[in-house]
Amino acid sequence: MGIQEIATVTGLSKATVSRALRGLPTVADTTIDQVRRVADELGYVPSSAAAGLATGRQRAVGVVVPVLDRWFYVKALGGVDAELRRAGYDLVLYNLGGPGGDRDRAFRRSMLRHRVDALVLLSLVLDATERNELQLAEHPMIVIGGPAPGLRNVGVDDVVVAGLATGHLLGLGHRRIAYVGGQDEAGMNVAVPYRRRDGFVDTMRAAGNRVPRGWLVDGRFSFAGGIAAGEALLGSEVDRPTAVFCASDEMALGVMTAATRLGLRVPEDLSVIGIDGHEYGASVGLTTIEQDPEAQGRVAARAVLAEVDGARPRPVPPSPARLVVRRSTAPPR
Amino acid sequence: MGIQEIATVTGLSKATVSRALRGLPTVADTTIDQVRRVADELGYVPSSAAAGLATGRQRAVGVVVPVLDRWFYVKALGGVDAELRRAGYDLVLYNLGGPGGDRDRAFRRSMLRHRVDALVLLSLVLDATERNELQLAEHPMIVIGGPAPGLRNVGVDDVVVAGLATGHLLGLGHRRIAYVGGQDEAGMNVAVPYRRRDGFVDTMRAAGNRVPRGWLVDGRFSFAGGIAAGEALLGSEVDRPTAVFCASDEMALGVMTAATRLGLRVPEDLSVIGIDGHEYGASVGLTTIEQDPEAQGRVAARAVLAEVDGARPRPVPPSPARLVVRRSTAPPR
DNA sequence: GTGAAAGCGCTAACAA
DNA sequence: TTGTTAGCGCTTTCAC
Repeated sequence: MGIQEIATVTGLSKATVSRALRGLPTVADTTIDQVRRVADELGYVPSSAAAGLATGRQRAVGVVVPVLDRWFYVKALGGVDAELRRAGYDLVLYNLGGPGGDRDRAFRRSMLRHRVDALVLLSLVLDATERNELQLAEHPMIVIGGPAPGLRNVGVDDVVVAGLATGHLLGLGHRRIAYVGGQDEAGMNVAVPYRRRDGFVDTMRAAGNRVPRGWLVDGRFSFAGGIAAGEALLGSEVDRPTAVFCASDEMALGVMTAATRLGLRVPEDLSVIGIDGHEYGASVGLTTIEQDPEAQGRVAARAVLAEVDGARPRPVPPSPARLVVRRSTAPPR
Repeated sequence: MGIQEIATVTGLSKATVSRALRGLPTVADTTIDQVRRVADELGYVPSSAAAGLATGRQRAVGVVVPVLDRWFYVKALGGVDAELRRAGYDLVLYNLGGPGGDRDRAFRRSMLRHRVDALVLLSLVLDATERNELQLAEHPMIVIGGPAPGLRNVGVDDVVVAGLATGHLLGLGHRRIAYVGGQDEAGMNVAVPYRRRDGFVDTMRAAGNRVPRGWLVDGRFSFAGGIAAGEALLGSEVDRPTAVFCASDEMALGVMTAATRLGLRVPEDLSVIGIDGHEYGASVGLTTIEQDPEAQGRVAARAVLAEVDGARPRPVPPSPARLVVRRSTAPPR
């Protein structure tokens, strides 16, 4: 049940069958038809391993995610996938698995085995060792989200985006603004949270506001983390911020939930703004800086595929993001 | 930069190098050390294609998802992934991409190319053609969620689970209960929604309650869909249900949001119960039937890996699910 | 438009 | 414990 059987049945050579199966132009149309028919009858299944060995191309792209269950990663993954499918490429998923997964082994063991022709990294900053190891494999690489020293990068400018959000709150008249972001999660080495925090702090300072240390809170980029952060921030009546800027919508939803639970009304008692454009946010009136991770995924996939096809890597312009004002932000009382 | 170079440098044969690299017991420890060292120095990267060709094993498993951005699929995918990583297998993701993606091509073109040793299908029911095509590839297969004619299946018993939820509401004294589920989404051929609806209807009828047609609503298994369903169901003051059973937590969260927006209090004016155990639900007090898709993913992965290793496929017992009562359900007024 | 032959990089008998 | 020899199933020159 290989190409050979088809050759035998049709009386053609393996070479011609191979060409016919791929629809190469140097093959007679009648031959192509015949080969295809016989292949179907025989239930022929091509072997990508054999093809890969012969050509050196696997027609597969690896996608590396820090963890799976975050809105942004899932959306971006979907975008990469859509583009790969269009191009007839398979997608190999490398999930570093957050805290639990031993990142090292994941990197060495699988990603380097020439199983893929290119790599798309989600929000990851590689250290020197990792870069060296990946370099060995010599495939095209690109990073989605977050700056990437030495690598191409697609995504929004996080500092700018954070400034935008902060500026919106300042423009409404808020001065007492808290930030809910994240830390580098368990060695996942993600730079995004820090860049957004910097954008926030810089914008606040530039406008002449102080940023109390206690108002830079870790929300772990999750809904539950947002709730915890919100409760910490809003629990006491004294010295409560009038607005909270969250580095992701998931955390913003958590803060809104915490606020409601504490009897605060949004936006009358508290303004909340997030980043992302999460569907839930639209439904509950969350003001946000909207971005399109799916589009970013598609762009990234196209970029590496082009490079696989021999194109010279060109830098990708920053992805668009825009302020979407909804019901969760208003002037302070 | 293949195994050959290492052989040349060390003065050993390709065969020994191959064995050493894999740490086979028939190789001298000193040889293993030496080979590993030289391999490192040379920056050797193994070729999974070559190994796959030679052994017929790709050390990769395919996971087929109908769409990517649903809580259940992401969690289950994570579970499968964790187990595969443990076993040193790669995960190839086949996303049917919902309505847009042309399911046929996806099936033929990629999944059958012997790129993977086994397949895990998420919530998919295959039609005869598809089953035949996949059968060609002859790899072990298993389905997570939903019954699978002719295939092994891991997951909760959806009829039972729906009955449990419905029973909880009935037990509280509700009689006017609506159901929010889903349809077969754009040919994705997912059976779960129907099974849960059946469980609901059967339980209602058995308790002597009628189920108006208009109270079986499509919530598209999404948050937004849940909101729409909730608005349709609760919009008019006359003939409003006192409780809603949603076939997923995401929809239940939507219904709760719609209720709040319409000025109804949960649970005073409306009880809501879901299925899943979604993190957001815990935070907002949603009563639910909790299941563990990640565990289901691990079980499924283990099952197919065992089969790849020659084990006889044994049926998997139904996965556990349990009622978690929180604040969203109460007796009707 | 088609065929013959070499080889992609590894593993797996079988010998030694 | 190590080496020799065949392939695994394709693609790809180079001839015809």
